[in-house]
Amino acid sequence: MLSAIEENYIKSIYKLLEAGHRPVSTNSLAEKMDIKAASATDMLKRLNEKLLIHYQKYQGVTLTEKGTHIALQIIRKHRLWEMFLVEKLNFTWDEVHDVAEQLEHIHSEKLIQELDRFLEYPRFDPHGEPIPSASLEMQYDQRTTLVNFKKGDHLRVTGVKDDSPLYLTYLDSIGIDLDTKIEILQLNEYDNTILISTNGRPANLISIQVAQNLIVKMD
Amino acid sequence: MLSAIEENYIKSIYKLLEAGHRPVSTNSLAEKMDIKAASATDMLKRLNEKLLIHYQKYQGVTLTEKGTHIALQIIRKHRLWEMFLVEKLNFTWDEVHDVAEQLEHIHSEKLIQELDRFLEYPRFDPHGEPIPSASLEMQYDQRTTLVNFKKGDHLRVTGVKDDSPLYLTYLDSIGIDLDTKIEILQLNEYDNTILISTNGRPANLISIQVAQNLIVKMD
DNA sequence: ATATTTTTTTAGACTAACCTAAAATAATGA
DNA sequence: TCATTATTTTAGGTTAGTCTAAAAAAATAT
Repeated sequence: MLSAIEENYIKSIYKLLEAGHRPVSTNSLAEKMDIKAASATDMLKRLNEKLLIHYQKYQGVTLTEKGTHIALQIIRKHRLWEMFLVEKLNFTWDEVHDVAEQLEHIHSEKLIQELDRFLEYPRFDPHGEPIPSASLEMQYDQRTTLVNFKKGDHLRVTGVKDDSPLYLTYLDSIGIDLDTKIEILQLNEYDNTILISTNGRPANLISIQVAQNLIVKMD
Repeated sequence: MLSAIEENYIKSIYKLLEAGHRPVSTNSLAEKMDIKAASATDMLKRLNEKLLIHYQKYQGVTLTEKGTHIALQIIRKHRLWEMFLVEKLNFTWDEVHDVAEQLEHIHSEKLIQELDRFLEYPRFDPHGEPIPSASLEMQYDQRTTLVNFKKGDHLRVTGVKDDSPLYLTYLDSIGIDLDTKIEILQLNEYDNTILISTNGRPANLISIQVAQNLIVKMD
């Protein structure tokens, strides 16, 4: 079983990855957690041993599948508790966070299962953030950007998360526009690049940074 | 703010005092907490520094007023959470303890206040144990002395509130000592005297003043 | 009253999670 | 390319909470 501190590292790494840092640097992690980089390095070595993260010195960090699963469960617990505090205990939105930060580390399967039922299976927390589901399979709900799909999936572009001219110009240069059809030809685990074809045209290799900002749906 | 571990020491000391160990020995504390006596000694020194316990080497330990207050707050939280788990989350009596042991260490005044309201101010937990009130002190005194029990109750002496020689000599003269069994035979509304039997021996009539200083527990 | 046993404390060591300072590596830029 | 700067890691130290083994104190028994 993980300590609350280890869980917080996993959660912070997840949030930084989600925000586009890929991989997460030791410094950004240390800054987010308000600790020194040397302390982060220590912990990263240990989490790597436990197979929760991919870490090589000087190369930054990403989460393993197991690590991602744990991160999502912690966020699930956090958001369910926030829901409970606001809906049942008269907390206001700005009051919930500190308490939920403590409650998210309580270990009990049954507790969360029953809390979910008690709250009538909410899908969003009081701030409107989606509540990850208990099982990984149902996580499809969250799958909105290109990075969340797998080899062979046929998708269609429905929007972008970054609307800077730089990004849009780049998309245009590789033939991606709103409504463009995309097929995932290959996922490269090594550098997280993705090989795609657009509207049936020749293959294009895109980086994780580009993929993360491309909102798509199953086609 | 105390760590969960420090809180557990305080709680264990309180429970041992309540069960009649006065003062609590290092060994009994270590045994209850499933740690070695040397570890307990270390912690006792620290809690003594923090003015939560009275401790002198080789002399055992009792709680200060502050320590007692903290112990009761932890027990209050524990029992309120147990109530919540059983009443709202379909936990059975035997399932609640481990989870409540974790929840009792969450720090938030508002959380407990609101949980209490949400549960409609319960006075006993699912096992029938009294839930200490938020505005302590009185709770400790009132729930545990002889005057708060009713006809037919079987009790056992766990301590006294007045340790003057006068009082102790009197108790001795009517056959009351630590660990003496007491049964309440009759409560006289007229003059508040109480008819009791001690260790099954012939009846004794005691005054309200005597009863108020006799700390007992259900037997 | 003294010897034996039990209890408690001290001394020294370990782990997790942090720190600072210095060294190693990577990134930047002239 | 090479020097400078920024990032990351290593080395060594700290605190909380635990441990074992040995010493000290208290309790018990002869």
